[in-house]
Amino acid sequence: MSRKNFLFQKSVNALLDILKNEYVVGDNLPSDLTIANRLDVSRSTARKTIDYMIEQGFIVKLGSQKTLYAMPQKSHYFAVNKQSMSKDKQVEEHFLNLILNGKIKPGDRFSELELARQSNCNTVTVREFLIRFSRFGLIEKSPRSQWQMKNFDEQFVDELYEVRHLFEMYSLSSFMQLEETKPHWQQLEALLLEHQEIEPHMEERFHEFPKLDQKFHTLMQSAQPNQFVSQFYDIISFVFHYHYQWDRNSEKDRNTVAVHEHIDIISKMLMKDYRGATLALEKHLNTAKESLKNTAIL
Amino acid sequence: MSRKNFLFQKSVNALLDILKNEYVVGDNLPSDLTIANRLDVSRSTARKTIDYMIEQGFIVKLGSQKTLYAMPQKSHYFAVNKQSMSKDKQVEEHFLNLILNGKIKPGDRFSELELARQSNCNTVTVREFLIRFSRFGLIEKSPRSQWQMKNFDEQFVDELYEVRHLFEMYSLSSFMQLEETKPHWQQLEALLLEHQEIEPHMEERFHEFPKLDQKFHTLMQSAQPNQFVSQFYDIISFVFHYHYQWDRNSEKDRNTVAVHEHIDIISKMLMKDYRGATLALEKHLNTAKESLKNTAIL
DNA sequence: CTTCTGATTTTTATAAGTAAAAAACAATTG
DNA sequence: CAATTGTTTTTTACTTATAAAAATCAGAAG
Repeated sequence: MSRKNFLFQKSVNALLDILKNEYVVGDNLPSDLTIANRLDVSRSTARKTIDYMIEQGFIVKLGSQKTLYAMPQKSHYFAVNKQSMSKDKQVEEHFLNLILNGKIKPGDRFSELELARQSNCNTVTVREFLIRFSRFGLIEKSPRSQWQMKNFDEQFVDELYEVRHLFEMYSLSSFMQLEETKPHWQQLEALLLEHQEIEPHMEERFHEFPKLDQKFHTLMQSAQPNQFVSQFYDIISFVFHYHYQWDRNSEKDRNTVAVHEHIDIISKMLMKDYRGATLALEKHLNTAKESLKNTAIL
Repeated sequence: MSRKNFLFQKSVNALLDILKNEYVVGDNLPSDLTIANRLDVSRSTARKTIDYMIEQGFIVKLGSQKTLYAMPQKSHYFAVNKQSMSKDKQVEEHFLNLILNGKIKPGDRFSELELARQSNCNTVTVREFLIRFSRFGLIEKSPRSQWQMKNFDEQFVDELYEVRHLFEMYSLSSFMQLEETKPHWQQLEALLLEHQEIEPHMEERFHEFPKLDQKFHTLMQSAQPNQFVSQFYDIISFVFHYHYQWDRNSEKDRNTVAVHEHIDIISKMLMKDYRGATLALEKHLNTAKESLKNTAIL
C-alpha cells in the first residue's frame, strides 16, 4: 500500500460516508483525533484526508474550526478496485489459488521469483507471505533452494489426526461438563435443528455442510477456549479445504455421511450420554481420516 | 551471506581439508559434481572453489583433468569469524539475547528498524526473522504498527499447560503400551540411573537438569512421534527458557523438586504401574505450571 | 493542565537493484 | 549415450532507497 496510498483513499471514502450520513452543511466537525479514531487510522492519515477534503471544497476551516461546507456526491469517491488489496493479500490470493487449483501439487518445487512475477509484486512480499504460510506445515524450504510443497502422505494424515483426536475428545469432555444452565446447550440444540433441517435435502444442499461443520467445531471448542487448539484447527481446516479440491465428486457423499454423524454425536451429547457421544465422535473422526487418506495423492 | 561470499569461503576451507586428508600430490581429483556433492553445495560453487584453488596453485589442470599440485598449509584457509553467520542467525542471536535478558519485556513494543540497526543488518532480514519467530506466539503485530511482546498472563500459561497436559498424558499412554522388547525401555532405565546419579548432588549439579529434562521428554515422545506435538514442544521449551531467565534464584529448588518427580514417574513406568505413573506425571505438570505462574510477571 | 493542532521525526511497506549461489543448457568426452 | 565440463540463465539473499503512514514533540487554545 505504501507506494499507492490506498489507506488514504479508503479513509477519504470512509470520511465521505460519515459526512453524508451524520452531518449537514454548516455543522462543525470533531477533532482530528476523534476522526482518526473513527476511521481507525493514525492522526496523520486522518489529517491528510481532511486536508484533501478542504482542497476539494467540502470542508472549510476558520482558524482551527472545521466546518462542513458542501455535501459530497457519489462521484467524489475514490474507485476501489482489486488492486486496493495490500500486496500481501494479493500474493495470498494468488498462491492459494495456485494450490487449490492443483497448479502446485505435493512434492512440487516453486520459486519466489516466479510467484512474484505472477502476482505482480516483489520477492520480498512473496517471501514474507511464504514464511507466514509455512506455519501450516504444508511448504518448506532449505537455505538457497526453492520452496517445496510437502508430500501429503499417510504419515502426515495420521499425525494430523492423532492430534485432532486428542483435541476433539478433550473438547467433548469439557463440553459435557458444562452446567445445564450454560447457553452452550441451547446453541447445541439449535445446531441440531439446523442439521436436521438440511439432512433430508442433502442432494441439493450438500454444499451448506462446511458452514455447519465449522459451527459445530467452534461450538465444541467454546467450552474451553485455547489459542493453541484454535491455531491447530486453522491447519486442519486448511488442509481439508486444500485437499478436497481434487475430489469434488465425492463431496456430496462425504457431506451426507458427515451430517448423519454430526446428528448422532449431538443427539448423544444432548441426552448427556457421554459414552455414546465419545463413540460417535470416534467414528466420525475415523470416517474423516479414512476419507482424507483415500483422496490423498499418496 | 550473499554479499560476502561465505559459502564460497567455507567451501574452500572444506575442500582444503579434504585435499589434505585424502589426497597426495600428483593425485587426480574427481568430477565437479562429485566434489560439489561432497561439499554439499551446487556445482557452480564447487567450480568456483576449484578455480580458486587453481589460481592459488594447489591444483593444475590439463585439459579437463584436475591434479593436486601442492599441499595446502594452514595459512591458506579463510578465517571464519562470528560475522560468517548468515544475517538471519545474527538477528536471531541478537533478538533472543534481548528478550532473554529482559531488555524486551511482556507488553513492550519494539520496531524493526531499531532491531535492524542494533543487529547491524537491514529491516527486511529482521522482519523475516520476526515473522518466523511469531509462530511461538510470543510476539505479534498488526499492520503498520510495531511488534509487541505479548503479555505473558495467567491465561496464556493455563492454555499452554492444557495442551501440554494432553500431549504428555498421551505420550505416557503410548509409551506404556510399548512391547517389553522395545529398546525404549532400556533407554528409560538408563535415564532413571542418570537421574539417580545426580539426585544426591543437586546442590552443585542442578544445572545439569535441563539436559535430563530434554532427554526425558524426547524419549516419551519417541513412542509415538508426531510433528505437531514436537512443534508444540519447541514452544514450551522456549517459553520456559525465556521465562526462567528472570528467576535464577529458585532454579536450584525447582530442579531438585523436578528430579524427584521425574524419578517418581520413571520408576512407576518401569514397574508398569500406569495408574501410578499417570498420577505422578499429573503432579509433575502441576508443579511446573504453578512454578511458572509464580515466576510470571502477571 | 488537559486537549487539540501544526510541524517534525520515525517507522513501515514496498520497490529496485545486485553479488553470490543454484539450476539449466549445450557442447564434449570417454 | 551417459557422464562431465564449460557456459548461460535464473534464483536467492541481501542492500539501499523512498512514499505513505504512524508516532512524537512543542506550542496554542480551551
